[in-house]
Amino acid sequence: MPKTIQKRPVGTLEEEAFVALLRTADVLQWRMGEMFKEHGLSPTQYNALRILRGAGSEGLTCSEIGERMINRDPDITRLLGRLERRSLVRRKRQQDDRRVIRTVITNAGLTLLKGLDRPVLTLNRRMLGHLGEDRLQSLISLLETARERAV
Amino acid sequence: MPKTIQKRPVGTLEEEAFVALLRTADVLQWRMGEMFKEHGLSPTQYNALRILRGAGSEGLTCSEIGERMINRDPDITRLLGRLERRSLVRRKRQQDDRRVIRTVITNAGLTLLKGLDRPVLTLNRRMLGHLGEDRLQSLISLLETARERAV
DNA sequence: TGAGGATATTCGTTATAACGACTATGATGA
DNA sequence: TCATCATAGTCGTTATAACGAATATCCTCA
Repeated sequence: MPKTIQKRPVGTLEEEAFVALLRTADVLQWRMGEMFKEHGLSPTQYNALRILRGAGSEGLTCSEIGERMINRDPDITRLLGRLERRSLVRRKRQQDDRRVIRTVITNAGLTLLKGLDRPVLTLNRRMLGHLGEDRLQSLISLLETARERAV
Repeated sequence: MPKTIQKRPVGTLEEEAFVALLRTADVLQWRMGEMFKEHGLSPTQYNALRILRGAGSEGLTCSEIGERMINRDPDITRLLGRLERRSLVRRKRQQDDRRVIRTVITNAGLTLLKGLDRPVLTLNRRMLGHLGEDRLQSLISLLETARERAV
């Protein structure tokens, strides 16, 4: 008995899984995005800042950031440009290979992220914590398998 | 031992699941989108056309389409406008309630979709079929649970 | 019957994504 | 050493997404 209006009566199991995956990802990301919005960030911007925080004071090149992003964004330049305009990151050209631009998160960026750590944790727990450890592990494992094979 | 560059060493299990979910959804949707592109459609447009095909000759209102979309798109009007310009859908004002616009898929739209049915099936099977029936069921169930609770 | 409010859709505007072409720099090998 | 190719990043342009405000229609009830 379908509970939601979106439930499709026909289709293969693979298709059902595909739709469920996209739909769930959309709902969860949307919730998270609403929270980010209160702090003036988009999910993409948050993601980039977090990646840069993980990189430390060395910073990262555009390509490295692109590789680590959750959703592939082909135009890191302008994404970083927007963050730089708000002084959340700083860019400098690398000396030994002058093609490369390294981007480093600023103190302002770190502060902004710090204020988001707890809300992110709380929201994640609220959205997924109810599954419990075992089911979370199994969900992660299924997703990783699917992703590896899809590439 | 992290196999992928994106693997994060620290973080809660919920967070790991969240990231895995978004990342996997992105990869799968991207693959599907590449295929759609060869046929001149975006994932969103394909989704809308499929919804309209399911609705038959009665068509659907903008709000109904919006409710059924996989990813919430707040501007159905222009999405349908683009499809109408390409003669893939037709719109007409409902007589008894003149606020309502019903959108119906055209024969051209149906033909386009028909040509996509097999590629979609094949790609879904390639991307997710390897999981097998049991694991697909369990993945679907986990995702549905997560989504219901997230709302 | 008509004022006020609800509903369905559209549209103006701004921000972001997507796609290629382009520039600058570095590496390679005849 | 210099033509050639690869690599890193940028930018012009178009299309789409996001956010509100606006318009048109319908409903309700005094």
